[in-house]
Amino acid sequence: MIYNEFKKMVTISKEEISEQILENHRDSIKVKKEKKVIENLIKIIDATLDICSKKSFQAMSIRDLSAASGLSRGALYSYFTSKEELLILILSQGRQIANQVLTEQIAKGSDPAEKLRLAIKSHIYLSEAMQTWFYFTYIEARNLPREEQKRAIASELYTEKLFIDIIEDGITAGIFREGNVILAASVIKAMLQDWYMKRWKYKSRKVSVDEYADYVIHVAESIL
Amino acid sequence: MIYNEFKKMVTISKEEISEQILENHRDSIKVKKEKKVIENLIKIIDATLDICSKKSFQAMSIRDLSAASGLSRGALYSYFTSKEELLILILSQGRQIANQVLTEQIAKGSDPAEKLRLAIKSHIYLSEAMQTWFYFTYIEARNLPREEQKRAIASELYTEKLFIDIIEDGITAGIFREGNVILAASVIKAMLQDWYMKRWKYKSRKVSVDEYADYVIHVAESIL
DNA sequence: GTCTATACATAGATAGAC
DNA sequence: GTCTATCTATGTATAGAC
Repeated sequence: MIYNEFKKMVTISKEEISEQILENHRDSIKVKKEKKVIENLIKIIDATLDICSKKSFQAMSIRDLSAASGLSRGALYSYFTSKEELLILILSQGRQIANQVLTEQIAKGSDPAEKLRLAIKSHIYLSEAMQTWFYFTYIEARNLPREEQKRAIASELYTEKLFIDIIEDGITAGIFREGNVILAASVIKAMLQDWYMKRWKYKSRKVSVDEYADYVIHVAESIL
Repeated sequence: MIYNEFKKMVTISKEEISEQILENHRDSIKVKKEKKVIENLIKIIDATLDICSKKSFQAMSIRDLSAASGLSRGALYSYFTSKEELLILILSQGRQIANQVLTEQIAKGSDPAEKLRLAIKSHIYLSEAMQTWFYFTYIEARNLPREEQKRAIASELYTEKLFIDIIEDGITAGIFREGNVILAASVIKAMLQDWYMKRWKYKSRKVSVDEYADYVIHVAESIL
């Protein structure tokens, strides 16, 4: 699996899922021409993620977003009813893409050892392709309304569960050593998160995506 | 080393360092009675960290802080000249305590293997004793003014350097295997951070500080 | 569909009384 | 030292013109 292939796949999913999102938010979006909506939604989401890689969502004003997206403040409110709804829109879209791609990839593996490698590699590739979104989600998680916060936590635990299941299967199959499965999955997840949260560090140290992924796989295999 | 001893030590450092901080910010603090200042500064800092475990520093209003600390808005401005200065005050105080305690602890180890264990254990204990502060620093790092952001990064890299040095010494001494030292230190750091960033998760899964610390040591020793 | 103008709310900071 | 009252800036959201 090569990173470029992976990135293409993510881009395709993005388009598909944009339409689903549009359906779910039909009430709030006042603009009727579908093409226009998707075009502008992408502008808006990209601009938001871009701004929020530098400051928090809270600190981003609608004025900021207007300037960065090229739409007027008034026009922006044709695409969402409140700033908070924009936040929810972004989160749910990203979550859907991420879960879909990740699950697809893992299914390609035939045994636990291969599934583990695939899960690690595709998670890191995914967070590379959608870095701003992953960063955004991690940082903004606690600023969400209750309901949305629960979804974020559920999503976090779901990803971790993918790893727990793989590890348990591996132990049953006699491929992995016995040990604390939950802690093993937790530390693997911690390593995965470090890639998108500390990208500035790895960039300055010239660590590539592949190098990092291989190292995490190496660590995981050492403890399992 | 027991966690309770450790916690006591941190509390003592807190008092000592409060005085240093007071010196550094003498100009901004209008209140003259030293005792009063320390008393209220602690109230203010604790209240801030408490509020900011639920929302961002930005989202915390001076009105919120006034309510939580028991001081009026006007009185608060006798202890700092701007909200941003309060932020800097908290960060620099915490950083000093953390660096001091950590360095002290590591120095107690006699060989690289022991130093590594001590470094891991004391970092996790430290982040347990000062959890709100560690969380706060991680989350707020990017919302800082340039100068302060540089200090945060320097501090992050300093901690990592502690690990890099220990690992390198260990390799030279033939205790640890050859390998990518920077990546090894990075993933250890990632695991340490997970403890204070995902405390809700470990709490709900009933993972204790000691159990987690032992596991991280286990992982580190597996790869080294 | 998008813009400009503006209403309305909230937050940071200060002045001056106590 | 601390409080109350208040100024000013900034930000969200809407109305109505184009």
